[in-house]
Amino acid sequence: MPRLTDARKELRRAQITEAAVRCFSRNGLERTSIADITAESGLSTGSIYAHYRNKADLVQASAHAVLAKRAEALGAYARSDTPPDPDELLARLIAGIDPVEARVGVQTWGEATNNPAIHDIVVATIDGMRAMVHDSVTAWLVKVEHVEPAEAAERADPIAHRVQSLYLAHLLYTALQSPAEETAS
Amino acid sequence: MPRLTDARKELRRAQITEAAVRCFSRNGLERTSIADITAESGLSTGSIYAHYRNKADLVQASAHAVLAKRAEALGAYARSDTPPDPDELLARLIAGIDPVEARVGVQTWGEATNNPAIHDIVVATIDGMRAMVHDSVTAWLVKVEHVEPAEAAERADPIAHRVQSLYLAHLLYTALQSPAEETAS
DNA sequence: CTGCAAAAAGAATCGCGGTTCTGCTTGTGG
DNA sequence: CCACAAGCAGAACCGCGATTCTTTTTGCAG
Repeated sequence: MPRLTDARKELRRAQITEAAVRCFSRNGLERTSIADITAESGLSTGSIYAHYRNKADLVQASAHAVLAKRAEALGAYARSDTPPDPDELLARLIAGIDPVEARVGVQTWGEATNNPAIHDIVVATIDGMRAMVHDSVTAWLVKVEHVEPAEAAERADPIAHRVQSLYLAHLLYTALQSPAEETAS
Repeated sequence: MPRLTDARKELRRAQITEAAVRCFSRNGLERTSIADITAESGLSTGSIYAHYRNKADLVQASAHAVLAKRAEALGAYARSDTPPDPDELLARLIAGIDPVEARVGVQTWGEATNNPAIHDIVVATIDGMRAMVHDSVTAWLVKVEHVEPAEAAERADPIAHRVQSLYLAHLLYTALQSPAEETAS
């Protein structure tokens, strides 16, 4: 089968989504044309369509990449031996925010309000994140505060909700700062 | 000057933005065509362009309308004689959320990340809202908790921030529920 | 009432941007 | 090394949607 080896193919796909994310960050999901991504990635129209069925597909892949990356970083805390307390957890989450991704993230929220595919990705990511925050808080209650596991899971609920909400709001604040740097010619 | 009386003109403009908001809510800012708004409002292309320079202008006006309405409702609490405590304030804010407006609101966040005009509107609204929440919380500290005014303003800071963040997060959650009802044929 | 400029309707225009198509080029498995 | 399918480049196509133009209607001042 004389086609690209799987690894190389993944690389190309990543190259494209990364360029796409940069474009989306400055121009928005809808206002970036395929031509923009072509220019940013150094590839050509045909090449992009060889890797993604259409623009919607590419947007979806990019959104997934951004959100997954963000959620994954969080997972580490939940599994830590010495879980951070809620304030510390929030501080770390906030410290890990990247402005470019924040902008695209917020854009996906808007898109999720009427694009079913994106909606599912966003909801799944947020739910997953909540679960991980919950785990992290529960672990903290048990390991550091020495609360009974059964009670801890319950008490973690409102705390996790607060941490998640404050984090999301901060993501929004971040996205609204930094006035979308221009394209470097 | 034989043209529409000011009151009537305002009415038309409102009729248009209201139709636009409904369209935006279901189809998104960019995916809504002028034709959609034409259909929803019962007016015609020419009529819309008689009231708004272009689509960007209309989007801006609609965004402003939605956000202003939301912020204004909040003002009442800040001026109340018996200010609600923070939890109660948050509960009332959340209770006042309208799903249609929530969707458009979240869409404006995404838009604000790369549309300067919308960005300014959103930031101004959020800042204004924060100020009002702050006032409301300060009033509560002073009038109900009997804290010294000077100290109250300071202590209100983090509380206001939390209330605002939890509110914004809830707006997002609301926008992500309710799967964007279809157009009634 | 009357006239007239503005407003409304709806057709026509025009460009942009997603997708497709046509050949070259290149990587891969044998 | 070879051969050939897949990749890739870039031109061409095509439709949709914002804006504009033309014509008809309408509200307001006198």
